[in-house]
Amino acid sequence: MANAEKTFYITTPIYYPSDKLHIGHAYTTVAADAMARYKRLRGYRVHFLTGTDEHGQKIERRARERGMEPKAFVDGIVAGIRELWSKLDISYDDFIRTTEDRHKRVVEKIFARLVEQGDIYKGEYEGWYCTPCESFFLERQLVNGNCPDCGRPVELVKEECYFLRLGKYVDRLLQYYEENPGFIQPESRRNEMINNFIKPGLEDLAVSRTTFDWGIRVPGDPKHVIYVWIDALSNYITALGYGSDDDSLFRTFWPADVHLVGKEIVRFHTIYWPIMLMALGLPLPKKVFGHGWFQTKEGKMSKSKGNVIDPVVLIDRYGLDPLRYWLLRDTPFGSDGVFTPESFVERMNYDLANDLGNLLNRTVAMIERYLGSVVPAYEGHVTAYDAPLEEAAREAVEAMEAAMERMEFSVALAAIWQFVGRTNKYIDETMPWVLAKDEAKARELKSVLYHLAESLRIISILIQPFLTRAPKEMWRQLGIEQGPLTEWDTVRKFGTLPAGTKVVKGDPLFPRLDVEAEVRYIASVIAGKPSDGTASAADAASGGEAAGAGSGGGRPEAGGQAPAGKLEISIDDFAKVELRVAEVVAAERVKGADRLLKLQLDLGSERRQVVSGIAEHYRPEELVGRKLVLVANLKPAKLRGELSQGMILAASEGDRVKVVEVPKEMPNGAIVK
RNA sequence: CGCGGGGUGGAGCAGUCCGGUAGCUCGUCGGGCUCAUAACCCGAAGGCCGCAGGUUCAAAUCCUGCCCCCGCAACCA
Repeated sequence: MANAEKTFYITTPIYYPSDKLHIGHAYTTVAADAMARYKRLRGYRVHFLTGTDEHGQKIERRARERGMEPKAFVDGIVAGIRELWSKLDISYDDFIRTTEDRHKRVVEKIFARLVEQGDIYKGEYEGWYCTPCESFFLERQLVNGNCPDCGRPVELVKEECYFLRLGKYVDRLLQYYEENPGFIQPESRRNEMINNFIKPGLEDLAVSRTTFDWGIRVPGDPKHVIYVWIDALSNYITALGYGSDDDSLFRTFWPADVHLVGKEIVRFHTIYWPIMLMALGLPLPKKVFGHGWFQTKEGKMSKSKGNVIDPVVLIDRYGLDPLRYWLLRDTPFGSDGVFTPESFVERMNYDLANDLGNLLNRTVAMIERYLGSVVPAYEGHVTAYDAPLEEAAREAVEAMEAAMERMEFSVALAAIWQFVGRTNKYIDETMPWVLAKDEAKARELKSVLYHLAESLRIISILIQPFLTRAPKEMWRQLGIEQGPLTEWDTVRKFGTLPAGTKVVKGDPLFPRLDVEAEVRYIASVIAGKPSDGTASAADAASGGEAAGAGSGGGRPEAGGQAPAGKLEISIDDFAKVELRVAEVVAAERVKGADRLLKLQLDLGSERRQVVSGIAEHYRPEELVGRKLVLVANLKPAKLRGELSQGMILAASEGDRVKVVEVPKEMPNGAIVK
């Protein structure tokens, strides 16, 4: 029976297609891809699922803003996402969109069934509603009892709403945690879930909305739309055909081996999703792995900080492998990481160019020079260094495999690179160039060069989950083809490479970069400045693997005008903003707020109070007397209970913030334009 | 007492669950080699393992208290 086949089902979250994806999305997906590739190499039948979560109010709004239908809007974005995955060599087996029929039909069924069973019930959602903002708020979100967005009064409204009953399953859930210690990874997150969310008591989950339309309607009650959780989480089984006419994939692959998620959604995958599955009488996933986030040195990536890393920029300039390598090598999977241009460029130089690329280069060069490019026969342990090298290979394989089972990608890569280093050392130990001068040493020379080529063959196989381009180039230079000689199991059979193989000298695997120039380049790209395109390293970088791909470095963004970031606006748009000179007459800290200062401003004809988030940069007294620029017609808001009638302009870069000042001779209230 | 993570040679980290030689990468200094992408290899210097107590023959590791940093959340209009 085919059932004896080993299977492996891995998923990424389905991404929300309202914004451009950044390096964080690439991270999750590349990690899942590495795992999927690894399992395939190990002979598993793998199903690797990714996709997009396309419903919801935010998408609906974005689409409307552009005068588009939501579906048309997401179609465009999804096309971009698929393009990104193809650029990253993501080997997904299926891409699910929650707007597809195969998904919607089954979600309806699931919902209906849960209603029928009494796991979902219709109740009333009680909340504070702000009519102008069309938003609900929790009691604690209110500011002085008013809308936190606009400061206007809110009303207590009851809205009809469906709820998923959670209480019934909590004990079973905790029991599952206990019986499956590996279920939540890393382990620290398990305690977080239990202490933060389960112990304080789970409130039933609201699973429908009546305030927007863009979603799957509740069967038989069309004024309700199914709200995110049941819709989105179900993708992991609807994509397998659960509840459809053909559920063979479901029977083959469920339960999932791993749901890979960012740490922010661990909660949904380890509490709500298991409960949904229990209610459906289905087995729970074996593992949910919550990985960390990348930050830059300026802190968390955010559009407002202008420090979002676009993976495409890095791929276009350096090729794909360095990015995949950096993502999985530099940061232990599960921890938060920091992206710095230095670490990216240095990893590429040291690990990829110097250690691996150079090892291939010097090996092929020697075989060409000393043996006329022909790989000799394996004769076992000829020199005293042969056995230790083979032993190192075994250790690397073992360590790498063990690390992969735990999804410790950085550890797996470190293990491989330890062997790369060991092989470089072997060259120094055996000194082939000395052996080559003495005909009596011919046998030793052959053995040494054989060991080098064979080590490289093994390395080329081990790196396949991570690097998608380099292995092929290594095979080309080593003169072997993908097939029996690149099977995983041969990494344990030192001596597999056949005699007579002809090596072919090629370009360096990875170019060595000018660290300073490239760091400057990356920094400028992050800051959103267009590439200056001057650095000659761009050409160097397009050597190696990128040459095959045919895409040069530094591709200009389509259109090429307008410094990346905001959309162009017309003068009329700008005229909507009323800017005025305002003198600070008093300033004090806002109690209980670390970052807020309350400023009393003189606008000539009137007084204003503004709350500004600059307490970490200015002491109250040093602001008094200064003339600042106020956005005077901004919708008032309450911050920490204090009324704020406008906004102060300030320049910021990284941690530095400086308010914009106007020379003293300008009268208070003067227009700024 | 909101939740969580962390403080280990100059930098970034591992080791902490299961006490017993403090390890890795980079940097610095010195040496080797010339096959190779000025790459590679070896050696050295450099650590009161945040602080203070405690347990123990023995503590980076276990216990107690404290200090500091960073995320998240509550306040960046």
